[in-house]
Amino acid sequence: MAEPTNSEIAAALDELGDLHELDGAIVHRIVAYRNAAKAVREAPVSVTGMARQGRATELAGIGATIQEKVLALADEGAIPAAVRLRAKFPAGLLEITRLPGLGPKRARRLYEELSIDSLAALQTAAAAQRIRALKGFGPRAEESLLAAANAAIAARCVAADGQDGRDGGPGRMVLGRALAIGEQLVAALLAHPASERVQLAGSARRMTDSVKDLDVIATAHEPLALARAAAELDLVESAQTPGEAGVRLRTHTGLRVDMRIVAPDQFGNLMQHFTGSKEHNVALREASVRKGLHVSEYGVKDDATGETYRCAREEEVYALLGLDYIEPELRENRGELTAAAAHALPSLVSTSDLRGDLHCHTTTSDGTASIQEMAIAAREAGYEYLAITDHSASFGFGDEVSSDELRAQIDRIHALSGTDAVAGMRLLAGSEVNILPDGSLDYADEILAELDWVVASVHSSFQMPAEAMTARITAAIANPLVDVIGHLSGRKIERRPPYALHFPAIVEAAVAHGTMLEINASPDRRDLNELHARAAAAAGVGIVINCDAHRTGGFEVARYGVATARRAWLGPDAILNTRPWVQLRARRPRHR
DNA sequence: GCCGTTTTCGGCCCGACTGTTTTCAGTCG
Repeated sequence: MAEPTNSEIAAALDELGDLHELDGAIVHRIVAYRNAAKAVREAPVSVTGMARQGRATELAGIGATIQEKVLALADEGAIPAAVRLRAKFPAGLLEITRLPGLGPKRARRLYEELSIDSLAALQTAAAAQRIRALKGFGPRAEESLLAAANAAIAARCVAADGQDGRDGGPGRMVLGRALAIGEQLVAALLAHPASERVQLAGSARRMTDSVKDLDVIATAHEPLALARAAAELDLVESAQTPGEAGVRLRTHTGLRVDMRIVAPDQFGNLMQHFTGSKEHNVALREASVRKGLHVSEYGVKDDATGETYRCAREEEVYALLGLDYIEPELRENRGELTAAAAHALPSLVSTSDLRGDLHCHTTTSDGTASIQEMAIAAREAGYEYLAITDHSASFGFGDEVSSDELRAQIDRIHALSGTDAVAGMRLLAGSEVNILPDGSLDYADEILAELDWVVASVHSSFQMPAEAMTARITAAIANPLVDVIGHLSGRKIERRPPYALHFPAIVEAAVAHGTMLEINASPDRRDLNELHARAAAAAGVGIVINCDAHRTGGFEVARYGVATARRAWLGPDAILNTRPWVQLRARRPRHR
């Protein structure tokens, strides 16, 4: 049997947490399993491998007990405790527990007292009004449980039809779309005379891949007037009753917005609280309690003085706790608190550090603009150099570029490079070459050798097993004419999962051959993801951030690639296209 | 079940909301 992957171990630990929750274990034990699952899911190396060396306990949240359970999963195919608990509770019970408003305690009582062990059984019991007779339940609870059960069953039918239920869960919006709405909202509110400060908080501020909703924090000299104005904005579909403390909105795109208005001297506290993440805040508060400080959205209470300190600025919150300011992108409880206490936080890359872009398309393949137009757009976006990397000979969408066409394209690019026609922009003749299923590329080495820049990407046969896909990509990495692998995992956020791949083997090959890995900045991709980018850079792989622009406006997405790099803890040194082209050129694998 | 500037036991974030209850447990973010 193959060794369990990190995501398989994480799923097993999450399940064990769920089962212990049903079994009535104390909440801290359940939280411990959830924390361990997160640690495993985010670990950059094989946790099974670590456990075999007795080193899984080096991961925060994993102790000797869970390490043993990982080994049991690897050696026996199951965790004994999970097998025992699965036999104790019907499978449908977990589904009931996940209904909104119903936790493990009340779900278990429904099971024990009314034998409710499935959504269908819950529907029947609620319809027959048997639930309201239970102590602690009433007609209102019965009503809302019936509605929740109906909704869950309807959602299940929709998912079965393939209309919804994609990975990432229902109702999440890709950050690019959400930020477009959120930034418009913030600008409109800032323009209103009643407002003072207005800022996005929440996961949008942390620049996560996708968001569930938007959090907006404001101060105002007339709070009620601002809340009312928010409810009246064109992009708002419906609003709850505006109040002094804010208003809840729903936009026409279905995105929920929670707008809070706060006193100026608590703006920092509220921003800190609502920026999250939950994991960051929990860890921050636990560490603070040990110093006698209690952090909430209202202030920092000091046990020693009994006083609650309010902070107008977020920086003050962190300073009170003895921490350096932590950039929002780092607030995921991935080591940032320890680093902030030790004054060892990384200095993160920013959009203005990028000097060039190394992946874009023109009308020669599937782009909408000419070489010249793309060059000028890139210059206006602040770049010094741009690689033109149209698709290759077997793209498959009718935009194939034959070897002869590519030669002509190389001449065109070199003729334009550095001229006034492209505002002095340095243009690099490149290609985005397909990695075919057997690992070969769809241009001959002779022509690849003529190119200034070669991106190699997978665009077909996504369903290969992990071993074959890994061999396919490592074969491309081993070709010294390949400079960088484009959008390594092939994922489309909220639409298509990554294909199966052994990431550590990719990193190993990239280190061995000096091949770079791309963070594709398209907000739908952000591929490498932040965890892979962090692990790859730590192993010494050169990272480049590319826009994959298909039109002149396509360079605006650089911020999403930079955000992924920042969430990966990367500074300008780790990102090779922050360097001048002459330095980057010397770093190409063919020069090793 | 994890963990340690209260260190191998005894803790383990904070507050709001809901529905049910006369003071709170459960759930959620």
